[in-house]
Formats: sequence, structure tokens, C-alpha cells
Amino acid sequence: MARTAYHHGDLYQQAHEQALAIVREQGDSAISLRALARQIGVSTPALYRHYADRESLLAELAISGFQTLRQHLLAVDQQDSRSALIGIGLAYVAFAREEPNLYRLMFGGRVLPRGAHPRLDQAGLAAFQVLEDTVANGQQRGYLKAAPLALLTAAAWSLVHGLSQLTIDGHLPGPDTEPQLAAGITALLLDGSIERSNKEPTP
Amino acid sequence: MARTAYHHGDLYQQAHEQALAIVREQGDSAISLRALARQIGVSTPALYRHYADRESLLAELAISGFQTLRQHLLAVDQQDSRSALIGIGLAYVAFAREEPNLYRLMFGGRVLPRGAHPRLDQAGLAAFQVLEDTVANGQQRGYLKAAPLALLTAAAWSLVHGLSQLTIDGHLPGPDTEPQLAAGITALLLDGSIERSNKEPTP
DNA sequence: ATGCCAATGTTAACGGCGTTAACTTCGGCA
DNA sequence: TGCCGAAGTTAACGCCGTTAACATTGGCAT
Repeated sequence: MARTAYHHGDLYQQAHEQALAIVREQGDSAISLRALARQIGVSTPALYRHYADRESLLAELAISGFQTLRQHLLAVDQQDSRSALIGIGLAYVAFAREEPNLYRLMFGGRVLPRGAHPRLDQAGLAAFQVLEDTVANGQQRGYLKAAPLALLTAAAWSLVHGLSQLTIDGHLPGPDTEPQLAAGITALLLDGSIERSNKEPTP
Repeated sequence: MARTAYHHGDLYQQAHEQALAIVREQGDSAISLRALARQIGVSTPALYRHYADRESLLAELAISGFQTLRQHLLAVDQQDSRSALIGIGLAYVAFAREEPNLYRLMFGGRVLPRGAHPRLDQAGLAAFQVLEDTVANGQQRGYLKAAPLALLTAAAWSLVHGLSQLTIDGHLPGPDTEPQLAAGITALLLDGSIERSNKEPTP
């Protein structure tokens, strides 16, 4: 449907963009459908033609968040197992630090319960998959211990997720020392997950 | 002030308890001062005599959460460094699983920004301190690497926090396999943080 | 070319919320 | 005994999410 005085014509997209901007700047609690509609210059109920309710709108924002997180993770160089794993950890934490409000929305749990928005769950899983693939790869190359894949992956995921969360919430020392901290922590876990006496055989 | 038909006499305490119950059962977003006052049988503004605003009430709930978490951590047996560290990890995750809604409130970040409620920050720090002391202890006993204390502590904290968060949000496999997963993950990190060739010298 | 229909807007209204202002009650202390 | 400050009250403001009922309009089938 084209744009008219009456019909906006691009409401879905524009609402998504504006809302994303607000979340990034002020957090998801600052999203109000009424204010959003006002800002776009449309009546509030018009938004309900495109989003079932406020939560669905937030879910869409979280989905795009997971997609860009996934892109960041995919961009990590996979040549060397160890540096790939550390690189993923760093990329993950960097994303959280660049987009703290979006990150909190994505992993809020309280705002977006699992199972309520299947496409959201799927998007989260797709991002997770990149990490899992990297771990599996490290195992196949013989760099990582032969422990259960689920265990190693959960450990890595937990570590970077916890570090991200604590970092953006200000529980850890000044942001200045951040990148080294992330690298050091990741290395610690790695040293416990490594196959003993290992230089990675570059294939 | 004693209880009368007019004066409730115990409003602060009762509001705290009722609100805590609601958060535990339904999450912090279910807290409404009006509903809470109604439930207690008092007018809404009466609550403002005891809590500056809704957020302050939530902050008090989070504080009591941190206090009980701290108690759980203090109860862990400290005889052996390795089992103390694993025990703390397990106790931490167990708390999160028993009180997911309270845990999310405590670490929400979006709802309770750091710095806004000093007593809350302090309570969080006190819980964190238990973990840090345990790590420092493990170093002094020569069980853990001589890496910077802040690094080791941040790693441990990140790991258990991330694992808790992922667990209560349903990102990890069924809750049945949970305790072993937590133990296994903690052990992985430990194996990277250990001083090489180590049986802890029981003092 | 025309007419209809589904998509996409609109206005009006309901009930709930957090918060503040202004007033009332009443126990304990000078 | 009187009064004052703590702790309660009612009334009101402006926000919110959501739904019902109605209006516009572009494109497709005739």
C-alpha cells in the first residue's frame, strides 16, 4: 500500500527504526506505543496493525539485535582455534558494551519470556550456534578437550554472557581495563578446556 | 506508632513482605503500588510515607535478595579450596534457580541502575565479597594461580552469573541435567586457574 | 472502466498506573 | 494538657496499553 495523506505506507519499518533508536538510547522501559505513534505522526492504534502488542514490538527489536550479534560473531577469523575462541569472546563482550540497552532487552528474560515469540528464540539460537560451531571445530581439530560439546559450549557461553552482563551493569572495574580483562578471563577458561600439550596443528 | 483503625502501624514491613511474595511469584513487572496498597487495605499514597517511589521499593527487595544470597554463599564449607569454589558456584546457581524472579530483579540493571541506590550497591558488593574472599583464600593456600585477584574473581563471578542467567531463562538443556552441568563447568574454569601439579595442602 | 474488499488508517473510550497536593488523625513528649 | 510531627486520607493530573467501531483507499476481479 502506497503512501497517502491517510495511509502512511511504511509504518512497520519506521516504527521499528524509531523504537530501536529509543531502546538503544534509553532502554526498553522507555518505549511507549503512544509516544512512538506521536513521534511518527500517526494514531496509536495504527501500530496495532503491525504489532500485536508492545511486547511483540520489543521482540522484533531483540530479533534484529540477535541478527547483528550473529554477524559480529561470524566475522571473527577462524584460522586458529584458540584465537577464534578468544576472538568470539571479545566480539561478544564488545557488542554488549556497544549496545548495552539492546543487549539487556535481548537477554532480559523478564520482558521477553522464552517460548512466547518463536522467531526470537530462533534468532537467539542462531547466534548461539556460531559459538557452538567454533567450539565443535576446536574439538575436531584436536585443540579442545574431548569433553561433551554441550558442556564446553555452555561454559563458554556462560562466561562471555556473564562477563557482558556484569560489565554493562558496572559491577566490574573501570571500562578502561576492559578488553584485557575479557581476554584474560577467556584465556583462563581455555587453559582448563585445552587438550594437554597442544600447539594447534594448522591444517 | 501503634496500630489503630486509622494508623496501620506496620505498613513498611508488611508492604515489603507482600511485595517480595509478588516478585517471587510473578516477577517485578507485576508490582503495582496501587494493587499492593489495595491488597494490604491501605490507600496508595500511604506507601509513599515509607518508600520514595516504586523503584525504591524494588531496590529494598533486591537488597534482601542479596542478603539471603550472601547467607547461602557463607554457608559453603571452606575446608578444601577446590570444593569451596565449586560449592560456591553451585550455591550461586541454586539460588538463581530457586528465586529466578528475585535474581532477575537483583541483576536486572535496567530496573535498578547502579549508583541510584547506594545500599543496594553495598549489598551486592557484600555478596560478591564472599566469592572474592574464597578466591583470595585459594591463592594464599597456593591452590590457585598467582594471577591478579581481580582477574580470577571476575572470571568466577562471570561464569556463575552467566550460567545462572542462561539457566533461568531456559537457554540451556533441561533443568534435570543442571547440577552436573554447573559442577562440570566450574571444574573446567578451575582447571585453567589451578597452580600446576597441585594437591591442596590441607592446613 | 467499475465496483468491491481487505489492508491500513482514524476517533473515542475503558481501566489501570505512578505520583503529588492538601487535608486528617492521633500517640507521645514538653 | 496541649501540640506537633509521623502516618494516614481523598482528590486529582497526566500518562499508559488496549479494544471497539468507523473511515479511507489502492488494487483486483469482473
